[in-house]
Amino acid sequence: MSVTIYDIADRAGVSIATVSRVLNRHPRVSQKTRERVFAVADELGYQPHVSARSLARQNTQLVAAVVPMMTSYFFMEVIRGIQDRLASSEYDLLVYASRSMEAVGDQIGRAAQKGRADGVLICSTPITEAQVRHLSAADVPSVLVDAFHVGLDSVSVDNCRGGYVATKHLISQGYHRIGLIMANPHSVPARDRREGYEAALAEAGIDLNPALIRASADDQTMHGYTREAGYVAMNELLALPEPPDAIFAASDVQALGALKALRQADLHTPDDLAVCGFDDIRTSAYVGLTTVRQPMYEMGKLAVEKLLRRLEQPSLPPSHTSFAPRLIERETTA
Amino acid sequence: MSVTIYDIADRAGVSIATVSRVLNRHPRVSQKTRERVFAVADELGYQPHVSARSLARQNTQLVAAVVPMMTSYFFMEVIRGIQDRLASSEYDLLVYASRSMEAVGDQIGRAAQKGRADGVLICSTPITEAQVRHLSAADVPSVLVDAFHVGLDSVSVDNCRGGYVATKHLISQGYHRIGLIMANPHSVPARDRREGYEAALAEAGIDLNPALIRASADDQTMHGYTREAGYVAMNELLALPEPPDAIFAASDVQALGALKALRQADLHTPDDLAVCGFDDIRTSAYVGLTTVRQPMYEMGKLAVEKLLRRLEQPSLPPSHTSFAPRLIERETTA
DNA sequence: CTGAAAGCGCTAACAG
DNA sequence: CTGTTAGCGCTTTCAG
Repeated sequence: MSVTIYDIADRAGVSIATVSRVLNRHPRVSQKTRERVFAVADELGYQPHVSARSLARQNTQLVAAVVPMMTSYFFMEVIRGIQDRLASSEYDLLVYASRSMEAVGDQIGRAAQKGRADGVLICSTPITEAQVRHLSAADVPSVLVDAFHVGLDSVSVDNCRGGYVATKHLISQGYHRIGLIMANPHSVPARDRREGYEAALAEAGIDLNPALIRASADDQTMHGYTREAGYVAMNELLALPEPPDAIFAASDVQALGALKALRQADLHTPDDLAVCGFDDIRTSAYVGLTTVRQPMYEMGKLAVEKLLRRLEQPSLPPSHTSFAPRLIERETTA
Repeated sequence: MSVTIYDIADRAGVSIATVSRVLNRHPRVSQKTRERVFAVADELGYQPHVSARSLARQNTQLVAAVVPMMTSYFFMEVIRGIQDRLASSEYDLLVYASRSMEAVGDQIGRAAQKGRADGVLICSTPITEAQVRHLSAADVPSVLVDAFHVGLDSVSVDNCRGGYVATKHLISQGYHRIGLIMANPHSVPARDRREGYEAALAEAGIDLNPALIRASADDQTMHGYTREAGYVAMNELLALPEPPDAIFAASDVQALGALKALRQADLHTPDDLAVCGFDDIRTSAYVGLTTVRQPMYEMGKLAVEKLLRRLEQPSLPPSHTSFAPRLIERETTA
């Protein structure tokens, strides 16, 4: 069919072993044969066959990333970080994105199949014990992003602290009736952010008012991190006999939805009501939304870093990194 | 090391050929042995080794997508379409994203390496003849997205028509001094949009005024499709002795930048100046930007469709699909 | 420094 | 219906 090392060997009058050595920059080859082999190789337009090499070497030069949907800015940025770090390595990237949070399990299975990838990055998925067992059985190194498990490397952001910082900021600006637009309570990050919110309130001696907390409708695909969910929640809050004077939303997209509701009600930020989001997506800067930034790009980058390290030293104990979120003050809370 | 078909064969008292047949659902196997093999297989937790299978079958079940940077909404959507269509096939996705438009060539090379992927999707890259030869030499089917070459399958949007529609809309709303915020002239889509712009002007009997056309600074990475470029261009246009009364921007991000410049100049759309973009990214709906929508998701989907078809019938003549862009009227041109 | 030969794990004739 | 056997293309001992 197409040109193989046999063809090169023939043509160069050496054995395939020698060709292989030359191609792999093995030191113990005479300058002379090395040159001839290389010459013949690119005269013939030789390309190594990746699968064959994988089989013989017992490694694919592939890293798989599993994310629930490509749709969101968060995952985009994480993947960008992954991609950038991978670019300066010898690995290529396999992306497993599902349509729903539920299909993620299957994707992990595929990504971790034997001979598929050398390592797996798993993003924003509360991983089950069964899956962890599966991963270690398949013996494929993996690191968690935006999730946690004692037995695996992980990188995430301190969501609890993020919720705390956001809420505390609102309090320090003089707001007292601070509403919370939650995401789906199944989302661990969302729960953590809520915890921070409650902690800040408690610290300031403000009683928790359950009426001011709105959990997003239980949608299966985005875990409530949608503009619509934020819009609906804000309207509910506005309909209260005593509406909040400020809002902490579990994500920027939800905050954007809330902002829309406010605009329609002809209410203005920050005078009528302050709003603080979470993430710092691109549109946030554009509309001047105060928010808590999580370093998504860096998280992706570090995840790869950890994976690469583990590929080198498989027996390293698992390490967990948590980034500190940063408050970005803009007009909606000025 | 880990369990192979040999282990299953041993344990089930059959040959590896039979195991292989069972696993591949070959019809001519007795019900009985089939069951035993399956039983043993999952008792042992067997997983086929992907590389081995690839080598033997001479196919990878992988499709590679090459895009210049993950950063933009356009590519995100295209990839989402690709991903969704692939989900209902037996293929997994390899993503090659570069940091710059320039590195794309290398990525194509990697993606098209022998034994790497069964097919390649190439996005938004003016492919060179050398690359086309390389692809056909490597004998890997490929389809172009948002680009064109006679010899390859392709799917794109009718950019010229898009520019025409946008400009004509502006004219029909009564605007006469219509400025154009171009992207990098190296970008073929940008040039086509400009062509449409000129055609609409000509048709309406409006003289082309070069002073009203601003090409984006020659940045290497985004081809001028940036908010900053739009911002700068708008300010230049505003500084003209006779500024335009409407703007057609080659992309929504640029239009967003232009909008920012207008806001700072305390000018309002559409009264002081109308703005029309191109793409229909998410933020556009949010800020009420009139724009020309291109069906990115569908383009990705169709590209996969074509690739899959060609994988079945390699000798099919190349086909080119061009989607009609759609004008989305919103507040900036009302 | 170089060659022969034995795999890597699976598929696919070809016999039987 | 099932087993034997020869690869797929490359890597890697082990001799020499």
